[in-house]
Amino acid sequence: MKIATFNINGIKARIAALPEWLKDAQPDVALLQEIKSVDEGFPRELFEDMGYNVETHGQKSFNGVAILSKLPLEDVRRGLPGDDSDEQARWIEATVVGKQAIRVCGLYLPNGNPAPGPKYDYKLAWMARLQARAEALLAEETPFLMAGDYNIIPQDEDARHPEVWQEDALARPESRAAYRRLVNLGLTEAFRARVHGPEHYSFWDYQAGAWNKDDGIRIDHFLLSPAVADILVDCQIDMHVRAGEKPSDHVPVWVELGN
DNA sequence: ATGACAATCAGAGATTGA
Repeated sequence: MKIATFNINGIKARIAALPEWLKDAQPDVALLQEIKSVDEGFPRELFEDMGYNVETHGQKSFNGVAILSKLPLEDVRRGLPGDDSDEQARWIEATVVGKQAIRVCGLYLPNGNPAPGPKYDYKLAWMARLQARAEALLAEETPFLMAGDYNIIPQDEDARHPEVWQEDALARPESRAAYRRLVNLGLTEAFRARVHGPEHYSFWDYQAGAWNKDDGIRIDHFLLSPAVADILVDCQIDMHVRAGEKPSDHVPVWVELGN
């Protein structure tokens, strides 16, 4: 089973590029971030016609996450638990019913800039809630994965110019420590379980020719629970998508799971 | 450096992103 994550930076703007990538990559499940659309505005028929079940958790103008799945989805949950006053649409989870059931969680973790400040406080608080959700899923021994735009550069090797990012919310020590605490619960970061070394990125800014200079950062990740890590076959970044027509500033990352 | 790009909503330019 192939499961992908892709921050599309607006469904309206990616109305051509997203179906094209789906046809090419053929993921069984696609976790989408930044759909920038309310649920009623999401073109679900387009994807249903391609054989996908569609579940969205949208919001006007900003954020918004979705799950496309060729397999049935059950027990869809919208919103990250732990703060009922949080109105930002950044979390959706559902059980993918395949050969074995897997809880898939799609997330769009807050950017947090400028740091320090209220937006950074919100990022760290959101990460604490994410930690609690992972702990709860581990405690009930549910096979799961959490994938999406984490807005975290885990290590210096995950940026072309790490020195530029040192004080940034994506890389500052508190951000990295929170991410490490999450991984250290016993989760496996899929990409680094398969590929080592520098120059692997999932985001290139639209500005200043970042793509042409390969001035990127790796911020889109898969974290796997132990049972899912056991069946990890591959994890890759679809870097070529960034060179396509009217691309998002992120590219898809995917895992192949087998047994 | 408060900009470069891009997207959204709105119908110009502010806001957000990373």
